[in-house]
This record gives sequence, C-alpha cells and structure tokens, in this order.
Amino acid sequence: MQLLTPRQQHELGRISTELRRPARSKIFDQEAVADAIFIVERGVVKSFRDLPSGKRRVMAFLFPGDVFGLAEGGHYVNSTQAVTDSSICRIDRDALIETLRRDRELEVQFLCKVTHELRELQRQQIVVTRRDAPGRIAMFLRMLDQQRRRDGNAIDIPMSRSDIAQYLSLSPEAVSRATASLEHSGIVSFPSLHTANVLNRARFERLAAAV
Amino acid sequence: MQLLTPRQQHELGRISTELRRPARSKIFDQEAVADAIFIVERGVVKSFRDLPSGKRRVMAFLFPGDVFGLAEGGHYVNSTQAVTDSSICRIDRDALIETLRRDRELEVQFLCKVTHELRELQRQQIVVTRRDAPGRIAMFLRMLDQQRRRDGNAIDIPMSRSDIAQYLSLSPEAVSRATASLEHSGIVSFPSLHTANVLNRARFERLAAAV
DNA sequence: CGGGACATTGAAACGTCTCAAACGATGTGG
DNA sequence: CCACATCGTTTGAGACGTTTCAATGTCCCG
Repeated sequence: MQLLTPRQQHELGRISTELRRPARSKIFDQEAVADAIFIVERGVVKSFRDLPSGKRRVMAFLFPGDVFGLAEGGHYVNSTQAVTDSSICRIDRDALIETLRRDRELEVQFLCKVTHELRELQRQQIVVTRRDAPGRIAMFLRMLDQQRRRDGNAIDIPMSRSDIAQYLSLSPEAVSRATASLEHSGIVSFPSLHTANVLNRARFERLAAAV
Repeated sequence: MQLLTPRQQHELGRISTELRRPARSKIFDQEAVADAIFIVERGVVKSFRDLPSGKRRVMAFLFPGDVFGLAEGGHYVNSTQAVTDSSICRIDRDALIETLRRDRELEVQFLCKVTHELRELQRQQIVVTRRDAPGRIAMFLRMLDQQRRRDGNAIDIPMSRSDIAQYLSLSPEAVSRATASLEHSGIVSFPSLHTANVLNRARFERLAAAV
C-alpha cells in the first residue's frame, strides 16, 4: 500500500514527525486523548485492547504503510505498541484535517486506507471464527507470507507466540499445540520461534482455505 | 447516524433511486460487479458471505442510516439480503464519486461512516471471540437494544435465530440453548421469537460486560 | 552468565459441535 | 379459511477440541 505521491509525502512531511520506537515500547494508550494519527514507516506495530476481564485482544498487526490511531469521541479506542524496532510517522490531527481540506486526493487516499482496513478486519473476522487452531494458524501464516515475503518459502514471524494467541483468540497453549501439529503433519517447519517454512504448499493452502 | 444535511440529502436524491424490497429478497450477490452503494432507509438488511465450506457468515446487520456495498476490485465482497421489508436508497457509484468530488462535506461524512463501521466491526470482533454462548447472546441483545429501543424493556429481534447464529458464529442449537439458559436464569424472557424482555437489567449488563 | 519472561508438554474439565428426532411457525394452494 | 408441506427452532446424547491448571524447558535481555 504505497499509494502516496511524492508531493503528498512532502505535504505530510511538513506536518509530521518521525518517531523511533524500540521493540515493546508503547506508542499510545487506549482512552488517551487522540491528538495525532500515525503511519508505520518501518517495523511492526500491534494494536490491542485490554478487556475488563483482564484479557487482552490484539486487534491488528500493522506493517509499513498502514495507518493507525482510530479515535472515537476524541479518544483512542486501542492501545498500540511496537513489536519490533520501528519508525513511525506521527501526524498532528488538526494539521492533518487542515491539509486534507486542501488536498482532495490525499483525502481520497485516506478513505481508501480506512476501507482497506475494513476489508482486512472482515477477513480476520473469518479467521477468528474458525474452530480449529491449526487452520487459524495456517491462515495467519499465509497473511504474514503475503505481507512480507522472504527468500523462498521462509516466513518471518516478528511477533511472539502470545501476541499470536491474543490476535487469533486462542490460548498460548493452543497456539503451541497447533504449530506442533502443523510440524508433525509435515506442512510447515519452524526452525526458530520467528521463522516458518512451508514444506507442503498444496496442503498448506488447502488447510488455510478450508473455512 | 442521521448526519446528512437537507442539502446533501437533496444532492444524493438526484443521483439515487429508492428500492423497496420485501423480507428475504436479495439486494446483490458477492462477486457481482459493484456499480452502486446503498443506504438503508427503513427496515433491516443483513450482509453476509458464503464460505467455501458451505457455511455462511453474517458480517453485519444494517439498520436505517447504515451504508453498505463495500467493494474490492470493482466487485462486492459480501452478499446482502433484506431481513424485513425494507426501503433502500441506491446510489450509482460513478455519480456518487462525481458528487463527492464537488461536495467536500459529503465526502467527510462518508469517511465518518466508514470509520464508524470499522469501530462497529471491532466491537463485533470482541463479541465473537467470547467463549460462552449466553454472553454472546447478551451482547447481541444489548446491541439491538441500543439500536432500536422499544417501549420499556422490550427488545425487538427482527432477524431469525439462524441469522443470529451465523452472526455470532454459533450453531443454531447453541443459540437456542443460550436463550433458554438466559430465560431459566431469569435474566431475559422471550415472549416470542422476535421479542425479548430484560427482566434483570443489572445481571444482564454484568453478563454483557464480562468480556 | 543469571534471572525472568516466554514457550512447550501433559492431564482433566468444560462447553460447543454434530447428529438425530420432535416440535413449532410460516406461507401456499385447495 | 383451513389443511398441508416446508422450513426453522428446540431438545437430547455423544464426540471432539480448546481451556485451564500445573510443571518443565527454552529463549532473551540486562
């Protein structure tokens, strides 16, 4: 999603500041006053919500080009945190609104971004409602694969197992058992916690598509 | 969500046509060419997706004021169908884009609508990931309650049990058992399939909030 | 290199899903 | 207007898979 023209990047550059955040550092908290929106430049960010029960739901993983900072009534609805060392473009809310007012094309881009997010969320809805943990993991890995291709069949997994669990709405144990299951089936291997190799692409796709 | 000014309603009126659809009639199919977007005027509409497995997921119930017709690559991503007899405002896609190009405020309204949908979808994400069926039903009833208040504690349930099941990602049997459970607990009564009465508001809210 | 958080593995419990059958509501044709 | 056929809903019993709790093993940061 690199939709911005050089001119637009320049326009945004004037009203934005670049933040550098190390892994695991917070960007903003849910409920906080929303005075800016953000764009991931480099790295991976997670957007999550703490529920009254104490559980935590990861609503989305954000990759370079993704916009975040959704507000409701002037306050952020989610907390966000860097998953890896990241560069983040922070855009002042008021200045952005002013700029959008002048740059029609830019506003259209934002509408597209939000619409895109909506579709992604609908996809995740499908994923989360699957019964079987291995299937959910397969769909998740496929998402990562499409997001950031590495060499050959290797998939980079920047987030932790518990992040994945909170994103897929599974217990950490279920994630562990599901990855073990995929490995025993010979569909995927996990050389490390942060790498996956698709060994049998056909079975992998079939499993991921079996919704 | 009645955000449109009289002038905007007039503008849209020029490029829109009003459809009347009886209950259970289709509005458009997923995959169809997306040449229009729609706004619910009266009645209830469901937006759903048929999955390869044959299962059906209801992505959203749409009430008066809600916009639908999300497209991707020029095709609709969901099918839509009237739940009750409905009046629907159909707006030609090309004409809308043209109008948005001239009416900045209207474009902002659309951005707001989409953002609102995004928040709603995040809420449903929370609902769907609950383990317990009675809790999910309680949250669903609360949503209906907030959406369309009737007299006193009565909640109008326009859709069928199986629609609810497909929306909450439960089996129809689970929905039935969950409503029976709520009734036995004395929290909610169901005088008919299309009405619910909250008998114990405190316990009801507590259950719905226990996410 | 040590400490603490994270990840895996095992065993039991819980709750939904599935299958099957009976019941009820809905809408159509006689 | 009623009878009937059809679909949707309810109820029951068993199987399946995740959750939970507990303990061990591993990774990673300071």
